Amino acid sequence: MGILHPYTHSVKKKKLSLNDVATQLKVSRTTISFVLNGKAKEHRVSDKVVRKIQKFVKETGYQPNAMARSLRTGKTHTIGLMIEDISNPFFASIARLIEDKAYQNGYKIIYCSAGNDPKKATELIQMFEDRGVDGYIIAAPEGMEPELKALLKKGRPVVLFDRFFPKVDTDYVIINNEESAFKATRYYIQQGYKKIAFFTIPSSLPQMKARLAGYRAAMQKNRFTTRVKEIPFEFDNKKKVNAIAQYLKANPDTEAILFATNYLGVSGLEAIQKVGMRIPDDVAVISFDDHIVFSLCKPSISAIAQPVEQIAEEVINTLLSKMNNPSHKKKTLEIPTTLLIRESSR
Amino acid sequence: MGILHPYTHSVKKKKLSLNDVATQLKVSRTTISFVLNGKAKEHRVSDKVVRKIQKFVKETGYQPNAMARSLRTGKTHTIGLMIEDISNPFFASIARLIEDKAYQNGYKIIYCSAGNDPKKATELIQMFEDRGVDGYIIAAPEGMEPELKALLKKGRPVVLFDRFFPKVDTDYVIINNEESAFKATRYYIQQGYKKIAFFTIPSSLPQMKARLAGYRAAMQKNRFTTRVKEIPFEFDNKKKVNAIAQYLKANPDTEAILFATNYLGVSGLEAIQKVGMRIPDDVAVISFDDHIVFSLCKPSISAIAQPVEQIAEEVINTLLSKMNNPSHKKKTLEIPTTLLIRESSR
DNA sequence: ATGAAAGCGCTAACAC
DNA sequence: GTGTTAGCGCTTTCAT
Repeated sequence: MGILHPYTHSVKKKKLSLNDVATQLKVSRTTISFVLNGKAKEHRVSDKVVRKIQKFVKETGYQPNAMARSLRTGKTHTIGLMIEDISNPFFASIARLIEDKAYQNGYKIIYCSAGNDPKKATELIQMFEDRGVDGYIIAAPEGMEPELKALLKKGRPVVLFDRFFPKVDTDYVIINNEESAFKATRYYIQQGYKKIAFFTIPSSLPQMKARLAGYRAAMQKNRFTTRVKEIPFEFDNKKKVNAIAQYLKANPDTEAILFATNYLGVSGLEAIQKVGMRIPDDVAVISFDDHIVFSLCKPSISAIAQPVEQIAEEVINTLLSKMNNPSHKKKTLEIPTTLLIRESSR
Repeated sequence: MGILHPYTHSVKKKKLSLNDVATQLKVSRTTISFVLNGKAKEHRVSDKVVRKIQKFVKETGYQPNAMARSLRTGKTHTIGLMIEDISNPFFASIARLIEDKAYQNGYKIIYCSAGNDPKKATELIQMFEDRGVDGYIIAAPEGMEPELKALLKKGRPVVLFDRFFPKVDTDYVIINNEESAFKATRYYIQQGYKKIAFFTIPSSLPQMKARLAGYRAAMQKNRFTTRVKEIPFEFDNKKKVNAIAQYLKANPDTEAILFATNYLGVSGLEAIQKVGMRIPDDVAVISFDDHIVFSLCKPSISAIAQPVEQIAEEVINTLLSKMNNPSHKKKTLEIPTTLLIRESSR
């Protein structure tokens, strides 16, 4: 009597194993392994045998079992990519670029969104560990120092981006946040604006602190009063819109706004619309991170654009070097942004 | 004399293995395995031993090696997710939702963007095979029928979404493309528009053909001349904008446009702006797939919104059932969309 | 030049 | 109830 099986309609063809190949070819597994791993020369395998093996492999489409190989070598050719939210276009583009570049180098990406939740982030790192990823690319939430340090202690190659931690000694790629915020604020001031508000999230993340610091520095240099409004990160879009709208109603004299992230900018646009202010006549707008919305809006919105391609490129190159190059030197990069002046701020 | 080692600054702590635990606890590996896999009862392991093992595991943080386990069981608790482009917000939101849901069920996602390239898609499927994913979620490019069939023949659980193939007999989740396009076109016609253009991509993908068919049906029902313009898929945004602008210049009498995808809609907005037409006075606009741009634009743009959460939910539930439920019945779902009328079409 | 054999860490059928 | 053991498929050292 047969046992019921989930896939009775289609039996799993048993995949060819190294053993099968060896039997059919009457060659030892060792030799095949050498040939397949490009060590034929090194081990002086005869050309005849090499050709025979290659022909067979090509015809049958034999592929070594990646799991067995990983178990043996400890390498998976997989990179763990942890970001805040894949549905944020900034992270999505970076992820896409990193994926492509990694793929070209024979690496696959396992990606995960950690939100702003250090607990989930920790679990994800554990997951990456379980899956034996060869390297880590991380845009970490707050409070991840201990986990990152633990990772480094275990000798894992880690590259941080978007945000770094002063106390975590590893490679990173970030932008010049403070200077970017400073320049945007200074630009406002040069245009004659005085009542410049800064919308941000309550965050101890260094990149957010740097942006705030840049804004503060520019304002204080001109002895202007700073106007900082924090919008809780966990708010959904509607709540963010309301919070921003409320501020604008309470402070109708606001002449210009600098948003610290693209999603705040997007919510901000909705809020400005909601309270009936006009851009740029009633209030000027600049947002961190460019976003397709900003260039298509009427009026178009000025933005501090991050060089996404360059960031992705540097991140993956640094990680590849770190993983494969024994003499890799720690590389910490701070890339400049571009202030794109559009219609919303003139 | 020591050998130079990539990570001399931090020796990899060797992870605890089942053997180590067994030795230290003076219990056999089998027993530990049983306890860890919830088969303690089944094999009548004594409570004393169970507690001892659990305590030890908790204290040391022992985690079974996922690779070894996978090698042995053939299960990886990983799902392969193949989409067109993770930087398209439609796919990005779906990916995020699927990721969350999978994670809650103990599954991880390996995701990959295949573009519109069947060759890359084939390679990615091979990669998924190598990595031994337990299930597949695929929004496949054109010409993937043979690979999908091969996958099914091997008994792999596959769920398609966004697009399906009539000749590929598997579960899928799509939207009612034809009806959605029909309704949008009919809406235009009811508003009194006659010269309604349809912008699409040259594609034999069923969902694109269905959208075109819906538009055609509505037009022909009213004996209106169809105006179909195909924009090559591989064009970058600038080229798309130019192609659309060119059409509009050549056909300035166009009264209304239906865009077959969100990225065409986004490029279209830029093109309309470029040729100096005003929305909705000169030309009305509706686009397939909602996009944050559409709700924030001035004027806001009408859209055929896909129920993203529902799609993601159905996709992952179907796959989980297919993977774990022997009596799973094939499930093919066609979910209705919502026509969001905004300022661009009244 | 080629092959035998020892694991990598785990699961589960089978003994005791 | 608990332990012994045979692999899963591969890489690599060592012997021939």
